[in-house]
Amino acid sequence: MTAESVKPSLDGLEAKWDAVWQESGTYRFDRTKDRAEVYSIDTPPPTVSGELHLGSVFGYVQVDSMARYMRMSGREVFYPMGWDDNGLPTERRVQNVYGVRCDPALPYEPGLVVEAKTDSKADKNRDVRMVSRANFLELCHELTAIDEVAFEKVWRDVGLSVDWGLTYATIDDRCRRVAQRAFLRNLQRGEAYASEAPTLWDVDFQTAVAQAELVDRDTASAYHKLAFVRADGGPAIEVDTTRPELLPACVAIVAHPEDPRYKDIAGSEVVTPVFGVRVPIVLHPLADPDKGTGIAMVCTFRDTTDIIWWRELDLPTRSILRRDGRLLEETPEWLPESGASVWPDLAGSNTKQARRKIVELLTEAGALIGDIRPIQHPVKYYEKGDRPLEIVTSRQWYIRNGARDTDRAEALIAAGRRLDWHPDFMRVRYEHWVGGLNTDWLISRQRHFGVPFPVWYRLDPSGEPTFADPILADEASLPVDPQGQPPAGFTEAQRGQPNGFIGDSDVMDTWATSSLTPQIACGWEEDDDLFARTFPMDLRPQGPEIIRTWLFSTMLRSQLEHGTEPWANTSINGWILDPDRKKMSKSSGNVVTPAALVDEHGADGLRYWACHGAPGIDTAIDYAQMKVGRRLALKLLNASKFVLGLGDDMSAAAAAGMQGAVTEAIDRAVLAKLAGVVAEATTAFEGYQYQRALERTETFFWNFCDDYLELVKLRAYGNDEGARSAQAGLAIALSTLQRMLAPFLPFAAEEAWSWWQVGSIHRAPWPSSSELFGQTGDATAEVLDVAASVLTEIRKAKSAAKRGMVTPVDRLVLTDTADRLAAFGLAEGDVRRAGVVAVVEVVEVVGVVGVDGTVDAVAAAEVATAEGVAATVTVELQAPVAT
RNA sequence: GGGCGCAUAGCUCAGUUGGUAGAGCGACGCCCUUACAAGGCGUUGGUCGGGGGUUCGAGUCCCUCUGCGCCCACCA
Repeated sequence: MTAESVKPSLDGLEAKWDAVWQESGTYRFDRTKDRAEVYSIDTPPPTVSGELHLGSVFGYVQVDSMARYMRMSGREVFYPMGWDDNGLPTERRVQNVYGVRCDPALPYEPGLVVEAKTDSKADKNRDVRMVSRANFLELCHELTAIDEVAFEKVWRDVGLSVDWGLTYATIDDRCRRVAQRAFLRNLQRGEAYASEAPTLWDVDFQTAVAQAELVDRDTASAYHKLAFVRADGGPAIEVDTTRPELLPACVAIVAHPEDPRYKDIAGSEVVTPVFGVRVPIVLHPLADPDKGTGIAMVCTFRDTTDIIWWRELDLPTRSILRRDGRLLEETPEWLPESGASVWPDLAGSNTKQARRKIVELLTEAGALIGDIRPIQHPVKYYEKGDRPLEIVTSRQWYIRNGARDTDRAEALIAAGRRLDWHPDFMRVRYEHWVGGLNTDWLISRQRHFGVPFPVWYRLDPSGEPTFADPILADEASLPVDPQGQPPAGFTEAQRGQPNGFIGDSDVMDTWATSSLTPQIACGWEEDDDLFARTFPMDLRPQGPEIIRTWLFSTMLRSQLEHGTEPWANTSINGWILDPDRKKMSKSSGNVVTPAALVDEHGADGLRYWACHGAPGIDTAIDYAQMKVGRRLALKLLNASKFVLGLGDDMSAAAAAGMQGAVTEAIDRAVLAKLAGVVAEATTAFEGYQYQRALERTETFFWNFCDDYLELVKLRAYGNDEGARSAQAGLAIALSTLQRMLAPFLPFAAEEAWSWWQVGSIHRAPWPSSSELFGQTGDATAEVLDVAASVLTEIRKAKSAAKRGMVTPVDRLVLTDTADRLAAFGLAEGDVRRAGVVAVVEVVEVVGVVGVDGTVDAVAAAEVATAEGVAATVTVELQAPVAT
C-alpha cells in the first residue's frame, strides 16, 4: 500500500509486519555491543499450561513499550522470552488432557502414543491410564511444545519485540544444567542442605510445599470440646479442638506459663479420651489463654505451632497420617490396649471419615462436652491444592534464605534497597517478606516433571541409603537424571542393590529453576561472552503477587552466586480488574482471550489500553479505551497519508526543514511545542513512566491534527515559500510523532513509516528535543495557541448557528492585548483560510492578564467583564443563502 | 491484628516541587469540510470520599474516620 492509493486500514497489519520483523531480524540482539550499550530484560517466563489470559498480556505489553523506547533511544535491547513449563501445572494438565497418571514403578513403553482427550471434563476420572515416569515425561514435553507454539503466536499477535532466537524453556537441557549447577554450588558452599523435618504437605499431590506457596482460605470447621481426665484424679480438663481426628497423635496439652488456671498443674499428666494415652500438661508462651479453653492439644502435627512446641518442649513424635492423608494401617505402638482396640475401625480412613468415627467414640465415652460449634476459620492450603495441608515428617532439600540468619536477611534487604523499584512502594512488600521469613526455602518436590537433584546415595551392605554422604554429579556431566543414569564409578546394574546406589527421586520446585532466569538467559557458565554483555541485567518486570517468590528467590540466588543484584531496576505491574473493578478471576480472563481482542480492536488498540496503566496501578478492563486506541492508530494512518500526499518527496521536505525551510512563525511554533513534548516523553520513559509519555504524545497529536493541521493545510497545498514551510514543518512533525507513537502502536506506526522511510521505525532513532528546538528560532508556542483559540471561537460560532464549518465569516473582530494581537498577526492568513474569514478587525486593549500570566480569548473575556475591559472574538457569519 | 495502595465529572483516568479543577468515553446538539463519517466540530457535566489541621492559598502537605483492593500474621 502507498499513502495515496486507497483508504488506510488497520486490518491485517499484525500479520504483515510480524512477518517482516521476523524475516529482517528487526529485534535480533546484536551481541557485538558492549555491556554499557546493552539494555537487558529478564522477561517473566509465563507458565505454559493452557491459555494465556488477558492479565498476562497487560503487563508484557507495558514492558514491550519500554523495550521499544530503549531500542529507539540507542540501547541494544536484549529481550528474551522463556517458557516456564516444568512443575505441577504441567503435570496436572497432562493428567487431564491425556487421562494418565504417573507410576514410577512401571517400565518405560517405547513408542507409546496416548491420544489427547477432546473433552477432558467429561472423561475425568474415567479410564485413567497408568504410565511410566519416562512416558509421563514424554507426554509433558509433547504438550508443552504444543502450548508454547500457541503462546508465541499470542505474543507475536500483540507485537512483543522479543528476540525469539533467545527463547528458553525451564525444562530444557540448558535450564536443567544451570539449575543443577547452581544447586551443586549452593551445596558445596553450605547454602543448600538436606534435612529430615516436619514439612507442610499436600496430600493430593503428595509433595512438600514451601512457605511462599501457602494461601489461607476460609474453611468450615467446628470446635469440639474434649474432656481430658487427670491422672492424679483432679477435675477433667476441657480442651477445644477443631481436629478431633488427630487425638491419637496428641503428645501433650499446652497452656500459657502465666495462666492461673493451669500453671500450677504443669508437669502433671492427663489421659486422652478414648485412646487412653497419658500426656503431660506443658507450658509455653505461644499458648493463648483467650483461645478456646486456654489450653491446646499438641499433636504431631496439626499446624506449624505444633512444630514449635514439639521442638522447643522436646515432645515425642506420634504421627498417625500417611503421605496420602489417610490414617496408618498398623496400630500405633504408643496406644494402650483400650486405644488399640478401636484402631481397626480407623485404619486407612481419610481425615473426614476418621473425624466422624472418633466423634462417635468420644460421644459414647461421654468425653465430648456440649455441642459441636461450627466455625469458619482460615486454614493453610497449597495455592494450587484443594485440600488443607497436613504436616508430615520427610527428608527435604533447603536453601538458606535468611530466615534463620539475621545477617543474610539484612543483606538481602539492603540489596533490595539498591534496586530501583517502579513504583517505589512495592519495595516494602519485599522487605516485609524477607523480614517475616520463618523457614529456609524448601526446594524439593516429590514430583516428576522438574529438574532432578543431581545427587545419588550409596547403599550400605543391608541396602539402606546413606544420606549423610551423597554422591554429587560432576558439573561437566550436567544435566543428569539420577533416576536414569548411574553415578560415576557405578553401573546401572548396581541401582538399588546392597553396596550399590540409588538416585535422589525428588525434583526441584519450579521456582528453584526460575530463580535463575538471569543466569539462564544471559548464558552463565555457558557463554561467557554473552554473560559479560548482559549481566547484571537492567530490568526485571513482573507481577506483584510473585515478589515473595520469583523476585525474592532470584535476588537470593544472585547474591549467593555472584554477590550482586541480578538487575538494576524492577517494574511491578498492577492487577487487571474486571469491568466491575473486582480482581479478575481466571475464568473471566480466559473468556476474553487476547486473540479475540486483537481481532476486534487490533493489537494497537489493545496495547493502547494496556499502556495507559501506570506501573503498579490496577487497571480495569475497558473496551472503550481499546476502541479509542484503535481510533488513534487509524488517525495516525490518515494524518500520515494526508501529510505525505502534500509533496512528491516529503522526506526531502523534512530534510529541507532541518536546513531552515521552516520559515513561517506558526510552523516554527508547532515544532517548538513538539520539542517540549519530546523532552517530556523522554523524561517520562527514562523514569519508566511510559503511560505519561503516551498521554503527552497523544494529547499533542490530537491537537496537532485538529488545530495545526487544519490551520495550515490550505497554505500547504501550494508551491510557494509558505507552502514549503508548512510542508517542511508537517514532515518533521509527522516523522517525530510517528516515532513517538511507535512504542505503543508498533503496527500502525510501522505501516505509516514504511510509506516514506527506509528501514523499520523500531530501529529509527528516538526524536531529539534539542534538534527540534534548533529549527524553531526564537519562536514560541504563542502564535499557534492564539491562532487555535481564535479558530475554536469561529467553530463555536458556526456550531451555535447550526451552520457548516465552510460557512464564510463576513467579519471577525478580535479584541485582545497587543502581544497576542501581534502573535495573531503572524498567523492571520492561516486563520482566514481555515475559518473562511473575509474581513479581520483587531482592537487592542490593555491590562487583561490571566492569573497565571497567560491570556486566552475565552478566559480573558471572563476576567475582563469584571474589570470592564473586553477581550473577545466576535464572529459575524455570512447570511444563509436560501436554496 | 499489622502493612501497602486506591477514593477527582455518569464511566475510565490525568493532575510532577501547594497557585484560577483537566482529558477521553458517554450523553446532547451540529456538520458530507477535497487525510479521516469505523469521521469532524461544539455543548453539557465535579461542594476533588467524610471531618479536622498547617498555609495568604490545599485535589496536592499533616492528623483522623469511612469504603474498596492487595499483602502479611493468627488460626485451640
